[in-house]
Amino acid sequence: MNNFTFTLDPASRVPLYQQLYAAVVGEIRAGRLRGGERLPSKRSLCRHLGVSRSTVETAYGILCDEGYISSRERSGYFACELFRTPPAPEPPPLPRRSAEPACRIDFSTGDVDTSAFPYASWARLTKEVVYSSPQLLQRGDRQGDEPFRRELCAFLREWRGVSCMPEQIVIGAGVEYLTDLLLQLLPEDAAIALEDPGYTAARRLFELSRRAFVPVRLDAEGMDVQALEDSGAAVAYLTPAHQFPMGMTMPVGRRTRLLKWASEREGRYIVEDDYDGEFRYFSRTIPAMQGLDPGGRVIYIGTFSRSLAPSIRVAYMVLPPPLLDAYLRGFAHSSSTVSRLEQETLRRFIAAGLYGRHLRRMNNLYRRKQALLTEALLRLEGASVSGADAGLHLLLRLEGADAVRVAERAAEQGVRTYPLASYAVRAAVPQDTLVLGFAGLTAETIAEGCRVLAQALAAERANKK
Amino acid sequence: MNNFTFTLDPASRVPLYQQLYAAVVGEIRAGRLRGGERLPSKRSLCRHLGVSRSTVETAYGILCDEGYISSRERSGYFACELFRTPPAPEPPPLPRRSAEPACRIDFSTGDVDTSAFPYASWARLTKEVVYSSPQLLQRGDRQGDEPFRRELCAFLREWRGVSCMPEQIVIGAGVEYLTDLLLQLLPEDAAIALEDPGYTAARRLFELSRRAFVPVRLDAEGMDVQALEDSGAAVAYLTPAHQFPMGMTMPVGRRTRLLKWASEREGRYIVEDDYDGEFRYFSRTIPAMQGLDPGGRVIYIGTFSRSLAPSIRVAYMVLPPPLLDAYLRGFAHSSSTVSRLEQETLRRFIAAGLYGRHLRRMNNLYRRKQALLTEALLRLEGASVSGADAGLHLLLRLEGADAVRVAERAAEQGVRTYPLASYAVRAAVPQDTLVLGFAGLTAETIAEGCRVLAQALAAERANKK
DNA sequence: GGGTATTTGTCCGTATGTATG
DNA sequence: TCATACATACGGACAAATACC
Repeated sequence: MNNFTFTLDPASRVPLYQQLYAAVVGEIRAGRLRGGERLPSKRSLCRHLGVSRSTVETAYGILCDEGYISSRERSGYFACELFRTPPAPEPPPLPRRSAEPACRIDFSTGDVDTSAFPYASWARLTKEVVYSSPQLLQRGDRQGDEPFRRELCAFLREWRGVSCMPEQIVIGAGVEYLTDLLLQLLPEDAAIALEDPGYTAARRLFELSRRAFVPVRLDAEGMDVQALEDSGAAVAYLTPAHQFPMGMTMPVGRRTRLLKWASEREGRYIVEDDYDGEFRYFSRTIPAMQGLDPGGRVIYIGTFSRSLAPSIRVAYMVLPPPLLDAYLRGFAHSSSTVSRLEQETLRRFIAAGLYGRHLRRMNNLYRRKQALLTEALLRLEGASVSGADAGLHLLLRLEGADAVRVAERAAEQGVRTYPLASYAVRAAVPQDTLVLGFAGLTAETIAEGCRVLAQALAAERANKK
Repeated sequence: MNNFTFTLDPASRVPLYQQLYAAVVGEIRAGRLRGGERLPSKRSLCRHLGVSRSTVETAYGILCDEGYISSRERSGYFACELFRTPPAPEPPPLPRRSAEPACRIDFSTGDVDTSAFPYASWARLTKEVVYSSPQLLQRGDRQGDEPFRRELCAFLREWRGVSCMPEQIVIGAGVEYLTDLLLQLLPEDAAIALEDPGYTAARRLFELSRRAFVPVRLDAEGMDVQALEDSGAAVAYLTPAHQFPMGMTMPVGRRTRLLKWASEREGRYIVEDDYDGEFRYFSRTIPAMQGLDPGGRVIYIGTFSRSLAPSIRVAYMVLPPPLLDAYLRGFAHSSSTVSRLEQETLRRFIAAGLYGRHLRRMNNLYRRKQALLTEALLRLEGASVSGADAGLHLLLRLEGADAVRVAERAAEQGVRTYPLASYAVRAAVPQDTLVLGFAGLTAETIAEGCRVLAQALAAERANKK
């Protein structure tokens, strides 16, 4: 029989039975108490430790429950056999995120201005929603709650010219999540055409999913239809409202040509990523491509993350009937990835007209930022601006300058900019052009950023001569 | 030159320019106005329609923006060429969800009691969080916010014996989402061993992801190690705290043997699905397998959906260093799938001790339900109950009765139960056993459900003789 | 062919009703 | 409540393109 050598500390905050439990576990796991060995009887142990029998009894009970020891009636407690696992060869150091260089001002295309977030309404609505119905705590529809989808459907019709039934909408935690889901609905062998230059994050997503994708070149109106045809792709991923990164809006003629392309063969689809579609500065927002499509070949994808706040992870996808069918057959089980409380909050937010109001407000706010930035940029030597009619970024062309070098010089001063070339895969793009997002900046940081950019440009120009 | 025949309605709520816009779009899309044809000049049209020039100007401007028409300076507006797409062959009727048969009482294993949801604290915290920091609206860490992970880490250590660093935790919108993510981190060709009988939803997930999976038989302690070894699988998906559906808790001896199995070859892993681990009725909760593992071979997965509310979509996963490495390299970009506001709400909820309190409360509540149900069931003829020490379901054995037929008879009376056999793939399981979840039921529905079950059992027994 | 009148797109100032804060 | 800003609608001024003589 094993003789325990440890003692318990009655003054400790930790209950005695837990101390005893931990001690026995330690003995067993250290190998000092082997499988099959008999433990001290409850009586002898409680005498030895100077505690009551029930303390030992509780500890032994837990040890039994967990399988460290087992009792043989009227005979004693015996340790169970454990298997030792060698510790991992070396505790590999946790990989550190690479520290980004200090960056004061970032012309990132992904940032969003949240200063005008409707705190008061949001706080009120979230609170109301918690109390509104106990049903909202229960598991909901994987597609998203029906009332929310109805509201969203009406909103999309009015604001984006999307024509659909609530049944076609799928709600999910972010565009990435929905795109991933969509990939599972599309034919497995369908190659996907991406705009080149195009959205880097989408490309990464397709890479990760081990999907075949083909970069397809653009012309002034958007994706080149002949090149698309030649690529052999079955699915085209497009940003018609405000092409990323070139910034052009696809005219209706090109839209209808692409729709015709899609309708010409079974299994062809167009993914319309309307990431920016709510923002347009010199005319009404342009209706989505989805609304032009009588053939059910367009998947429309949008999100609240850019219009409300990036941390709100709600995106939506409108499936044409054949894909909806595939979805309902294979994926309609399990739960939505979005909290129903959040869905209901958003539903009320839209229904009360607060979302429309917020969008108008953000449109004005961004229009001013865009104007400010454009004005400042046009003072640069040889500069021209394009793609600025809509969306949250624009293109700055610096006639004859090397955009990468200018960006590097600006980065040294803590101002981050993005050469157009970094978004291209195979396409030849102007080497003197930068992509500048302005949503996350203020009047001050825009001004300061442009000053630094001017210096960088001047230095680069001087150096070149 | 085209002569427009439509008129505008100045009394309408819709603005004149929009009426005009819609009319022109209609002309073009209907083909009455062909590509290249000239539109009426602004002046002649405004005279003809009896509106001001700027009205026409606004409409033409929008048509230009969208690419329906283009202007030749001081010469006129001309329609652009559109391509016609044939409408989808037939508007396929939207597939209807099959209506479930009326069900008054459901012994589902997935339900949760939300009657004790901490409405007041939750409402207060969510509201506070909205106002707490503007930073919370911005894009966050894809893994989940660091403060939240720290808090969760401490909680998991204390409550579940999970030993990890906050860096190892990944937050995601539900266990399904995280499992899917995990599959992408595991070696592509690794076959996955599933408990048989086991969790049906997990099986479906692996099927959808086109992963090779092998059902592996259980014995009284859990997954059969020899069978696992023979299966050739590299990854074992386990529910050690309360096996689903059998309900046994895996003793430490088996845990260590499985850990030894995992450590014996490079690339072997154990997925510990701790879906139920918070609930244990006759002793403390049993520490997770993850805490026993010195070798970094266990992925621990848990969720708030069962402990707080199913509609709250927050789950967590603890990655061992090698997988964390893969995650950071490939997936650390983009955003989390969980709203940061919700993460911060949960963080405060845990930090304030409210979550611990809630878990204790739910434990008591479920213990009472379990006792009620067990007591009622044991009054049935030839009944025995097992797997009831923990979790939210138990097994009811009805000596010699056909569980499927009993379930059918009960279903006719609106009481849904789940034959054990429905969870098995290849394993031979008792045909006289039902799986009963009790979390979603009340004292009344438990009583009523058992009454119906008794009738169904009696009827089945009578019929058999 | 060249001059002129007319038509045309473009740009701009303004008025009114309404939504917003 | 009131000031502001915006959407809608109106019409004048201008210069380039076109048609006509």
